Amino acid sequence: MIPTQMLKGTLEGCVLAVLSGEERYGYEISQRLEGYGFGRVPEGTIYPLLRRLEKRGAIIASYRASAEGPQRKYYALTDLGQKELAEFFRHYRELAQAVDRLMQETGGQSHAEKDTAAFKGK
Amino acid sequence: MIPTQMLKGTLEGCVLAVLSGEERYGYEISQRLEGYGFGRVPEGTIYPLLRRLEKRGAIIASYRASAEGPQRKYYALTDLGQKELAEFFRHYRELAQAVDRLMQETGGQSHAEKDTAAFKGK
DNA sequence: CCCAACTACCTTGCATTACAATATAGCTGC
DNA sequence: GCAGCTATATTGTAATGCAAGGTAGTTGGG
Repeated sequence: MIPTQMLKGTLEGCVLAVLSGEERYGYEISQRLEGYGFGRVPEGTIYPLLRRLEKRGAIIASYRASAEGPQRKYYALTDLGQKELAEFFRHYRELAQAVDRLMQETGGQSHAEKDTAAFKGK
Repeated sequence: MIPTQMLKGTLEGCVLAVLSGEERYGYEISQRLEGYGFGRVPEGTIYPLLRRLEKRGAIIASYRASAEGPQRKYYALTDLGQKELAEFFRHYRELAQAVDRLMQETGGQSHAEKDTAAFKGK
């Protein structure tokens, strides 16, 4: 189970990624994230997050009826959302590279197998 | 520059990793992290973090004089710290894999080139 | 001699964000 | 009717990175 603190900041970008290309609703997003391997993402996490994104204009919502339950609120990426998603990818890669380098030197073995030696001891 | 929220949870494990194998002091750790590609890690971040780790027994400190400035407080991993470091590596890999899968499907292109298709559309 | 700049440590308070807990509501099948 | 699933929402709490500010030692320039 991934610790909650490690999801901070990452989860928001991942939600944008899930919305990339297709409109989806909150409950569905939560299920999907679980499918990708982030653990369970509870309602108390996903709905405030979506409201946040909507409020700042990264996504827009539209209600539609459902055959199996209450109304659904579908979200779609805006242009701003697209930009933020690209930003997220850049930042994530930056972080992942830093951790990879660190793991390489400390023997942690990341999942990447490049040899990016950084830092020569003092 | 990596957003501060994205470092949450990760930074702590990375400090443990930096201490793996060799004793180091706060200021040095901060510099080293910058060298690995995490941006600048300010004192207001690093010192409280080290105190936290020390308080719960993941690291132990010992003072030593320095030739170029005030006394230095060197930290070393304890057995608990070793275990926590291993835990961190596991969790980080779990998260990285989830993000990789997500990026694969949404066209974000992670730095890993495996084909781990997850989730078939509804 | 003083002051800037660097090393090196520390603390207080703030902002962000994941999540537990809880509530509401519609649908399905027993 | 009631359990269980779908689906949305809110309130409050905990964790943690960081800005801002403080202390102290050393070194070199003017």
